[in-house]
This record gives sequence, C-alpha cells and structure tokens, in this order.
Amino acid sequence: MTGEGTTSASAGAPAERRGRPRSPAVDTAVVETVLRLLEDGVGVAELSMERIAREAGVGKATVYRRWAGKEALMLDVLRSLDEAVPGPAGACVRDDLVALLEFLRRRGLAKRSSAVLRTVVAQVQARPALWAEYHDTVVAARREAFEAVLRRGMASGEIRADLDTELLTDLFVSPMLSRALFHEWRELPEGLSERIVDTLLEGVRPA
Amino acid sequence: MTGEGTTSASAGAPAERRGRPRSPAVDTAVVETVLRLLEDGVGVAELSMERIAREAGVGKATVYRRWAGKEALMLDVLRSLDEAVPGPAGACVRDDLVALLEFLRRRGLAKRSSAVLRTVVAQVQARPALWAEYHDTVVAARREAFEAVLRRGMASGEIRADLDTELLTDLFVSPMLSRALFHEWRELPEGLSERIVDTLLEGVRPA
DNA sequence: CACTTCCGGAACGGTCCCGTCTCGTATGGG
DNA sequence: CCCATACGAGACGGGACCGTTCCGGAAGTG
Repeated sequence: MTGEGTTSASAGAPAERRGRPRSPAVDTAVVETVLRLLEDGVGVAELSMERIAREAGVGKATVYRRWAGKEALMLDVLRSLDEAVPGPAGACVRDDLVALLEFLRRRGLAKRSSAVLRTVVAQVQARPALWAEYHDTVVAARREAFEAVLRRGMASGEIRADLDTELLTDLFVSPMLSRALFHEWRELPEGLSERIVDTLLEGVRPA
Repeated sequence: MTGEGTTSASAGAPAERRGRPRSPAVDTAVVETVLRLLEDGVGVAELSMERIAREAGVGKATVYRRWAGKEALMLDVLRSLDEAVPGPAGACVRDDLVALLEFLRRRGLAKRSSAVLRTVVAQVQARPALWAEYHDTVVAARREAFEAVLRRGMASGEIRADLDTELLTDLFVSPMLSRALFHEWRELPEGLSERIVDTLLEGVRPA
C-alpha cells in the first residue's frame, strides 16, 4: 500500500524506525481521493499529483515521500480494488453463473468500478504495467471463478464439454462488461444476468 | 470536415470567397496525424494542439483557423471513421453473422481502430458529446446491420423469434469487442468469428 | 496585376504541472 | 524527555501547453 513495497527489494530487516511514524490515514486518504476523482469522471489525464494532494488535503511532499510518481500511485490504487468474488453456492450451474454475472452487474452499476475500468482500458496501450496489475488483481480472480463453475458444469453434464472454457467465459462476461463500459450504469437492468445466461444456455437457434 | 460545419449555422449563402482558398490537404493531414498518434498509443491526453500541429507540419494558427479546440477536432476525427459495413450476402443467416463478426475482427486487428475505440471509451464519462458522435457515425450502422440480419433470421425461422434483437446483438458483438479492447490484436485468431456464432446458435447446454 | 486570404513559423502572456526543497509544527519511539 | 521523522503549506526553477497575434511569403480570384 505504501508504494515502497513495489520497489523496496530491501531484503534486510527494516531496522529500527525512529522518529514519527508515517500516518496510515494519509495512504488511504490519497488512494480514496484518486478513486473519488476518477468516479467523478475526471480522467487519469487531468489527475495531476498536485491536484490529488490538494484535494486530499495533504502536502505534495507527503505524497512524493510514499510514491515515486503517478504511475506508482496508480498501481497502488488498482491494488486497493482487490475484492472477493462470490463462491459457488447455487443449486445448479445456471444459478452460479447468474450469481457471478449479478456480481458483475452490481459492480458495473457502481460508478467507481466502471470509471476505473474505463481508465484502465484507456491505458492498455500506453502503460502495459497498469493493465497487467489490474488483470492480476481483479480480472484473473473473476475469470478463474467463471471457469471453475463451467468446469463443474461440464463434469456434471450441465455444460457441453466440447467447448473452450476461456471462450465461454468471454461469451458470458463480455456483454455485461461492454454495457458497463459504454453506457455507464444505464442499460444494466434488473434481470439482465438471467437473460444472458439463459439465452446462452439454450442457444439462439430454434429447437 | 472543416469543423466549421459543426458550428456554422450560417444558413446564408457562403457569398463570394475571395483570396486564397483553404488547402484541403491541411484538413486531411491534421486528421491523419491525430489518427496516427492515437494508433501509436499516444493517448488523447498527451495529444496537445501544439503537438498535433508540429507533427502534421502545420502552423498552429492554421489548425485553430479550422477548429475551435481539441474537442471540435476530435469530433471531426471520429466523423472521418465512417465506414460501410458489409451487406448481407451469405447463403444463410449464420454466414451473414460470421461475415459481420469477421468484419469486426479485421477492424480490431487494425491498431488504428482499436486505439480509437479505447480513446472513445475513456471519454464516455468526461465528454459525452464525443461518445455520441462515435455512436452515431460508427456504432449505430453496425448495430443496425446486425439487427437486420437477426430479424431476417427470425422471419425465416433460423433464429428464435422470442428474443430481443438488441440483447442478441450484444451477445454476438461484445466478445469480439472486449478482446479488441483489452488484448489489442492478440487474442483475435482466425476462426474466432465462427466459434462465437456457432456456440451462440447451438447453445451451451448439451442436447 | 491587385487584392484578399491562407500558409508555416515564431513569439507572446498566462496557466498549470513537475519534483525538490525549506519552513514551522506535530508526534511518537527509545 | 529528546530527537528523528512525519506533517501541511508553499516557494522555487524549469517546462509544456493554451489561444492569440504578428510576420513575410504563397496562392488563387477578379
């Protein structure tokens, strides 16, 4: 969280820390301020270190004492988003899939979440490290949860076993994702998760 | 293309244009430069009018003579992306859907296209006008093409008629879109379109 | 040919930001 | 208690960009 963790390869003991300790409140205040600004649609470009410090009510030097620059700060901001995805608890695979999509829907409804996602997407080209961090801390866990449910369904016969779980995950997730990205909380109505899952399960061709 | 078209509500006659006419080459040079820079991963933030003019080999005043600011310029850049989507030419609905997705795949493979898309997504919150323009000039036509094919399929019995064409379009399009957004030309392999269409048509549940 | 407008280049004052540094003060470990 | 370190505030020089303005020259129109 302090950012030093990203660079401090100091394997040695941290030794004795003399003097006033760093306030943990500052770390959270800064990260929280960044999230709030992104949420308000500020855009990572207009986010200057100066403005972040100002709006967080924090000295600029205090920010630079913790993070080497905007890139390092953003990395920690993304790290702070790590979140537990719901485990499989439904009666059948279909319900588990709906639950996972419903989790995504509620996240997409939160301005914070979709704003951060948009920000990350915008940086895919320019700052691969940022995207990699987001993928590792947020995306990977979700994908793994989906694929686990799908594999379970394949074993139990509820899901065709001749399909690639990676492609299947995309088919389930990306409709929700696209709407959250493009339409921002609109177009994520109640019941959307069920419609996506059921349509995918049944297929589009008539029986 | 000149940008004045966006603001010039001057319904009156353009009257006689005396003096040296504006060079159309400048318009295209500027727009092309913006596209090239986006393509190189520069990001709309680092795109300053100053830099655009410099890299286009054009006087800054010349740019400001045509566009009121960066927003107006970007609007024209998006407008320049209008493109014809392939019409329905396949033997069956399935082939038409594959053709449309294949069109999207080739666009996603082009760095220019995915870069612009990422840029637009990043601005959904901050500049709704930009997104609206992109939606009207690019997205709307594609969606309409998809929905037309789907309606045709419903009429001919190749597609279930009890489903919403809007949701169906999302189901077909968004997997391709998400991959182009997140993975940038990787992960768009040959044959992906067929796999998406066929999986959606058949359904995920075993027969 | 005369005149008008456009062209690239360059400079302007103004604003914002960066990253560092210095204040005077607050705070907690040894 | 002492002193190292953190804190908020802000000044600093350096740099980038904005949008405007001027220049000298180029290029069409009448």
